[in-house]
Amino acid sequence: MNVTATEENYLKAIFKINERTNKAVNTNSIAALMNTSPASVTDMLKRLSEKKVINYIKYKGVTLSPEGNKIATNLIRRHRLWEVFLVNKLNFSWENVHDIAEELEHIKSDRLINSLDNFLGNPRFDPHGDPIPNAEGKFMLRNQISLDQLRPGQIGTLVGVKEHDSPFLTYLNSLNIELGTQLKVISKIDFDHSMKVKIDTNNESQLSQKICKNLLVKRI
Amino acid sequence: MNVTATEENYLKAIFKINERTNKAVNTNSIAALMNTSPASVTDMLKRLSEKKVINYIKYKGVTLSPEGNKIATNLIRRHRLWEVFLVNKLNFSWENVHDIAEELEHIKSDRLINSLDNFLGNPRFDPHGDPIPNAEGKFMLRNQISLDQLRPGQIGTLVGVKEHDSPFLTYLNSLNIELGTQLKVISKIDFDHSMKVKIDTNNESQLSQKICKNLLVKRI
DNA sequence: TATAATTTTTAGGTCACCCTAAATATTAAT
DNA sequence: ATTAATATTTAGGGTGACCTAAAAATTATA
Ligand SMILES: [Mn+2]
Ligand SMILES: [Mn+2]
Ligand SMILES: [Mn+2]
Ligand SMILES: [Mn+2]
Repeated sequence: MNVTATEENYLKAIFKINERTNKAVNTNSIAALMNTSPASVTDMLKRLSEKKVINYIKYKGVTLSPEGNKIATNLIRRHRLWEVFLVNKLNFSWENVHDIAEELEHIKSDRLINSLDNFLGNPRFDPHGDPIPNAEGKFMLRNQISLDQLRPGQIGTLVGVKEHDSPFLTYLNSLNIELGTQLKVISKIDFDHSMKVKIDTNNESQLSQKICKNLLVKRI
Repeated sequence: MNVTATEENYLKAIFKINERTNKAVNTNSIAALMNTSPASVTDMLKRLSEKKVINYIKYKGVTLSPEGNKIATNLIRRHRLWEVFLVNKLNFSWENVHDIAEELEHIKSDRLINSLDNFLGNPRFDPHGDPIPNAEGKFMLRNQISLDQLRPGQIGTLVGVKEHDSPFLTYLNSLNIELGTQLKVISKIDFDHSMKVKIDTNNESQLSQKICKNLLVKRI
């Protein structure tokens, strides 16, 4: 089934919303995520349904068909591999790769993406710690929790971030927090649920609950 | 000036035809090169003229404005750099890179292309021997002649090919001819202007005039 | 359960990019 | 200089992807 770049983006959006909510995806959430109008979404859902890449029942939300799922996971694979390329080979930093990958992901060539994967050493995670699905669309799972779930005294290694927007990542840069950084919870403030955290063996910083919820760590 | 990917392709086509003919480019030649109808070309020329990237006089053909020239040379720069990437880093061979580069070239990020250029070691020629313009759009010139201009006994090093289509390049592969290969003219047949040519220090092959006109060499 | 609020779809329209057929302008040939 | 051939543009139309406003369906609330 031949889909356009725009259609791929819609499928990816549906995949991501479903990943988060685990239920049929509604029109408005797609519109919100894609910065488009609900009417445009309905328009597109009809086309995607026609192409049999989604299961669509009027007013009842939408899920991906097996073919749609394959297209979406493949797109995510390409997106994340290009992000690795940009960071590891072209020395971009993690807050500057998403928008470019958003374009690169649509280049359609299996050969290209498999060569790229190989060239990069078959990475399993992207620069934000997100798993890169293999050619069959399987994601690698990892036991991870958000930093705010740690109790004082506990230590975690940063393995991922939930939010990917530039300002948040730039803020982490300023705190010297990156993937692999060790974070030790010193204390928690009950009032606003912020935490005092020791970053690697260096400085201590006060992190808001919002920040802590967006930092994914592996307990050690 | 913001141009779409399609508009960029038209500008590149105009640039290439003008490069070959050195005069105002006519509608039909653009249509032929782009596999589209003359009516569609006229349609696009109006848009491009509106955007001031071409100088267009009805019925009189078209030339690039300075801004149009900049867009076209920049596109060619991106195209050729991606081809180098595919060949030098991802181990593609020269007959399989053009179509993919045709998509990659439209990714718009100066930072991306400058990092790529740097990553590749600032190559001055692409895998087909075509010069890669610098960031200012300047092409490197090289004194080269087509193989058919050599006389028996003379030797040339292959520095480029005129045609870029897959079958031609695949044929060259089968003859063990690639960039850098030494070609020594053994004899010329007056009847069909074909040539017997020694390829490096190995075998001799009979090459048709059409092939010889497409091989660009530097005399040594 | 009836009404209000929210969500979703339909209606009708725009814009870029393409098409074919017909009309018009330019260039070549007699 | 006409006429014929060729090149180019105009006319009219289609599709994908968007939009706003209005209508209809669903869900929440009183
Ligand atoms: Mn991303
Ligand atoms: Mn995308
Ligand atoms: Mn090429
Ligand atoms: Mn192109």
